[in-house]
Order: sequence, then structure tokens, then C-alpha cells
Amino acid sequence: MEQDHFSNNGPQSKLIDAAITLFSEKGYAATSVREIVELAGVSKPVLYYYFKNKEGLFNAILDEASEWQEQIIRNVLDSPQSATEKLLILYTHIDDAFQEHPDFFRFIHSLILGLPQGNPVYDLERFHRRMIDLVREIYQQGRVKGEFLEADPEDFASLIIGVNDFCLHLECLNPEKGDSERPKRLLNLALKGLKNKD
Amino acid sequence: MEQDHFSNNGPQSKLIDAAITLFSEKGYAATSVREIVELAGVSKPVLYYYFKNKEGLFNAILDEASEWQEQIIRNVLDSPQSATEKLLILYTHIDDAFQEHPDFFRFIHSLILGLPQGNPVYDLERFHRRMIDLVREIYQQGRVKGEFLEADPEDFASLIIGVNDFCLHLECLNPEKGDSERPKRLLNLALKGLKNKD
DNA sequence: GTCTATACATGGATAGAC
DNA sequence: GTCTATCCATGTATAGAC
Repeated sequence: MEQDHFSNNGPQSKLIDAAITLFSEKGYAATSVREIVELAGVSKPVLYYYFKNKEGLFNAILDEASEWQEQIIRNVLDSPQSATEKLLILYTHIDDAFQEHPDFFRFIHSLILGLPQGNPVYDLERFHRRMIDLVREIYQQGRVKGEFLEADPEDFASLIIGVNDFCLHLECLNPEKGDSERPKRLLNLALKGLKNKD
Repeated sequence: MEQDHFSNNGPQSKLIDAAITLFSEKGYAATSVREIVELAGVSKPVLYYYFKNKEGLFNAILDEASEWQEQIIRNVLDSPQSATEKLLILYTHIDDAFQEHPDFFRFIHSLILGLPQGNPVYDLERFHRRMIDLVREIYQQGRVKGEFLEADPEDFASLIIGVNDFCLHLECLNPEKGDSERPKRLLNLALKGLKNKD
């Protein structure tokens, strides 16, 4: 139960869990099918039976990541808070998700920031665009209400997402000395000159 | 001459150029020795003669990257400017280097941000620490001169480097619609609430 | 649905001639 | 120093029995 990334306990979820663990350590290309099935405790053909091939596993994991992102975005948009608080909630949700499934996030994050490295093709930029669009939307709502000073919405969004990406990156580098307050501190630092003081 | 990453034109530099091109497209693990020697126009044993093996090529490239970083840092520290201007110069130097050798930087950048992916071990975090230390140093100089408001030096440095990393990342994603002014704009945005207005 | 055993391709590295 | 030819390990994927 404890190390489970996904719900049920059939061969599918055992394979997905094993794949996430290994992909997040060594990457897709450097992980062999043999290792995956060994860690999952099944034999090779089981993998080819449930997922079409190694690439099928990869796609299953990324589809799951998409759903997570959508859910985070929905939660943030639905919250009845101010724009600044919405940004804080976004940061918090992302960090919570990261704490709960660190290797899953390490993997996704490295895919988005890294090179193809022999991975199957997948529209990874979508994750990024989705986040930028969300923050731009939040900025514009806040701007209308006089919560923020004038700035280019795209630049504002890039700043906010860039800072958060960097924090995630730092946490990926050394999860041991994780400073769970850093994202919030850096967000405040970045917002210092952008908020309207009234 | 035009696509050269390194000085002379012997087999060494042809191999290094070819390796950089391919590594930056597909990553280390996914690039085969066969491809490298084909692009370099030499045969396999030449690679094993000059560099001990594939890993030797990798190390040669990263050592070169280290020297570049040191040179940028020296230039920034030696400039007689204010702290804010030093940060701008840092951003400019990095961007210049990126414009001049895009695939070289794409590769280094993805190594730092990505996962091991079967790469040889190399102290990549050093690149990152070096930059953070530099910016913290600049901040403290500026703080003494009353140029900046009070902030945690480490957080300040994280913010500045994080923003720049993100800009590099955006440029790596789509070099075509490169917005060469973005780094400076985002730097200003981030510094808005941190500078002393006198 | 799940296993054992195996086919088949590719990649890193080297032997040995020139 | 550079080549051709080759060795050998590893990896993906499947055939065929249960």
C-alpha cells in the first residue's frame, strides 16, 4: 500500500509502480524491460500483454500525469480566494503532490526539462503551456481587481512558473534537505514588486 | 569553421563537435558510437584512440563547459559595475554563450536539469552551486552598498538563477521564436521589489 | 493470463593488418 | 594513426507450452 502510485494491485499497477521507480532513477532509455518486470515480480510477457510494449507503459504513466495536472488546475480555479492566494494554493498543491509521489514527479519533471533521450514522443510542452495559461489567467483576474501592478501577463506567468520549477528542481536534486517553505518564500520574494500595497 | 565548437580541426575536435550535436539532440545514452563516428567522418577506433571510450568524450565536453562557466564568472566579477548591472551582465554573458553554441548549451542544460539517464557520473551540481554562490556574493556586495533591500541571500540567489534557468529552458524548447529580451525583462520583474529606490 | 525459452537487432569495444 | 572485420553483452520482443 505504502509505495503504491496507483489504485488496484493487479499486474498493471505493479508494473506501473515499478516503471515509475526505475524511470525516475535512470530514465526511460536506460531502464530495461527485464529490470521492470523483475521489480514488479512478473515475467516479461505480462508486460507485453497488458501494455503493448515498453512505450505503452510510458504513455500510461504520462496520461496519469495529465489527469493529475488537470485536477490541480481545477482545484486552484475553483478556490474562492484572491489571486495571490490562488498562486499560493497552486504552489502548495504542486508541492503536496510532489511530497506524496516524489519519484513520479521527478520523472515527469525531468522529461519536461530534459532532452528526448530516446523517449517516445509525447506532447510534453502541453504541461508547460497549461501552467503558463493558468497563471496568466490568475494574473488577469487579480489585475482587474487591482491586486497586482501592471506587468506583461506572459512575463508574470513565466516568472511565477519559473520560480516554482526551480524549487521543484532543487527538491529533486536533494530531497533529503528538502526546504518545504522555500517555494512560498520565493513566491513572496518574486511578488514583492508586483503586488499593489493598499 | 562555422559549426565548430572547438579550435583545431583534427579528429578530436571533429569528434567532439559531432558528439555535441548528437548528444544535444538525443542525449548521451540514446546516441550510438556508430552515429558519432559517422557524423565526424572517421572510423570507430579513432574515437577509442583519442578518447578512451564513449564516456571519455562525455567528460571532455563537460570539462570544456566547466572552463566556460569559470570564464563567465571571472568576467562578471571583474566588471566594475554596480551589483544590479553585474546581474544583467551575467544574464547577457550566459545568453551570448547560448546564442553562439546553442546545442552545446542545450546539452549541458538538460544534463543539469534532467535525470542520470545512463549518463556517466559527473559532478553536475557543481555548475549549479557555482552560480548560486556567485549571485549570493553579488547580492551581498550590493546589500552593503545599500543597493538592495534586505532578503535572505540564498533565496535571492535562487530566485535570480531560477529565473535565468527558466529562460534558458524556454529558449531550448523553441529556439525559433527566441525572445532574446525576455531574460532581462524577467530579471527586472523579479528585482522590482528587491531594489532600493533612492 | 502467465510462464520458459529463444529469436533477432543493436551497441560498445577490440584484434590485427596497413 | 587509421582502417576493416569481428567479438560479445545487452536489450526488445515473441513463440509456444501450460
